[in-house]
Amino acid sequence: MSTQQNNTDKFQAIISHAKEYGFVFQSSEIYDGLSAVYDYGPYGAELKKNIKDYWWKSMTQLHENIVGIDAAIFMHPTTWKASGHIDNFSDPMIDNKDSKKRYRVDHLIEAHADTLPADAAKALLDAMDSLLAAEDFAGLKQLIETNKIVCSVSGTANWTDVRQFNLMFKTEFGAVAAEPGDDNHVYLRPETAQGIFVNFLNVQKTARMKVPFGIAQVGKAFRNEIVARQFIFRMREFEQMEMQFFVRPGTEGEWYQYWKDARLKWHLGLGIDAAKYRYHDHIKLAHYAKEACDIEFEFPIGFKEVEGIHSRSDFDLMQHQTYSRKKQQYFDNDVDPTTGKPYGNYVPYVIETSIGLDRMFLLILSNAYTEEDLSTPEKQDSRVVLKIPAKLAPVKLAVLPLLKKDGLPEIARELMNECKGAFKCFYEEKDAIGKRYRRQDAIGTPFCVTIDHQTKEDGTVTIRHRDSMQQERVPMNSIKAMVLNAIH
RNA sequence: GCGGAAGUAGCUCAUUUGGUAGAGCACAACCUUGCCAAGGUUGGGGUGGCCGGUUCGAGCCCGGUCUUCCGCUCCA
Repeated sequence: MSTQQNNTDKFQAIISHAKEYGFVFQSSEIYDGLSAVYDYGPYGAELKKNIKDYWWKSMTQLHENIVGIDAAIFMHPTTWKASGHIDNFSDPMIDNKDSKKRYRVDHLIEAHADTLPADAAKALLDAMDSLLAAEDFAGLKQLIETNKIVCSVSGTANWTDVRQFNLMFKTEFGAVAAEPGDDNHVYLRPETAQGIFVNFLNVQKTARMKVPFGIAQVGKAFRNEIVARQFIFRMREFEQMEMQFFVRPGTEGEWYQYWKDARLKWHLGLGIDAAKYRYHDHIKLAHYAKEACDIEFEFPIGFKEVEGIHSRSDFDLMQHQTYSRKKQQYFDNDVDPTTGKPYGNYVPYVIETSIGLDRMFLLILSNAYTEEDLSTPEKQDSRVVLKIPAKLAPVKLAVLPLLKKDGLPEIARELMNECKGAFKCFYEEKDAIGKRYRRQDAIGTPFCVTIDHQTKEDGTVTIRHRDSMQQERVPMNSIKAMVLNAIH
């Protein structure tokens, strides 16, 4: 219990730190905020962008057979019919007022039907289906009441009204208000994947891709979560980094395994402790999935999903082929050794890797946040330092003249001008040097350079390392190369 | 959505039973300062989450509302 309390405290401390140092603010804070929506501040925006670039580069630059796209957030409404989002994620819900338990209406009625004789059950389910199709919520509530369906916890039939739960945000398309009855609404996409699937042939043909190949995308997605909480872990507006990898049917098993391994390696490549990661294989699979697992990370609030790897079969492309009536086939010229002929036409299978950018941001922040006790017998001392991997740090180098006189600021400015085109730098000349170091620790700057009088004599400076707090004396003209080497 | 707790300066908090708000840190300017927070002087900053009620008078009492946190519920 006490460790759980400590972890909760640590999570609170991270949230406070994120706000105080310009990483994450609550959205619309001056209007009391908007629930489960957050804004990224100056350092947060840098960190987020660095994570995004690191992922993008690992996908589209280090893999010759992966290309990127940037699809619109608005998509044709039929997209979501094909993907299953409209049918699977707009469920009427009802609450029992006594037990406070919430049910999906269809689940509640189906469970009751299981207890009935076959013909009575069929009559009930038929009635339910027609009411669901008509979106007749009052009728559904009446159906529950006339059948005396009770809550399994409280045993009562004290129900709230039936309410619609919509996963997707709906908005109007076109500047002119709709005529009554017009069906001109569009959705804000609840996942970025469909933008990749509907462009499958565009990309394959124009970039001349051969199976197996992947399409990567980073972008915003929107979901009405039932409860949205835990800081930026679960937000209504969030950003995904997704890659859909198209493979020949029959090879999906080995590619699933390949990406499962490859994605964990990507995480570990940031130097994060492997013990904080684990796989979670799904037993119960989504409607489109053949195999699925999560990569989970041990946040202060426990192990939570950061990334999913899913074997999606040919579900999505087949659905789009059906709904659009346009073939989503690929002609494979490779020779099948068992027949001696090309593999020919097929709809590819898909392996998806999908990581939450905001969750990755929280992962980096959680892993980096460190409170250190630096007390000596003479003096109590402590510091808060963000041990962010150097390549992701918002600011790479702080340039600090020891004194703001004697020409030291001028020399520091020379170093700034040399470096600021290559990576993000920060210049500061006020306050004591120790205080400046600690401020840089708090935002995770890996290197601080101090210019002193000796610099004027021999051109050397001290470079101070964030994690060890060690300093070394090096030529000023070697700084840029040192930092570039560390963040490469 | 339900239950519990909380909301006073940028941050952490005080203001004994209702009498028109205070500290430390932070911030800004100047001085001082030779390498790991807390040197000096001066200064800016709050219609006490918001709305309403009781009262001669409300940060404090009452009601509502918003937001956050914890638990439950839900979840690709």
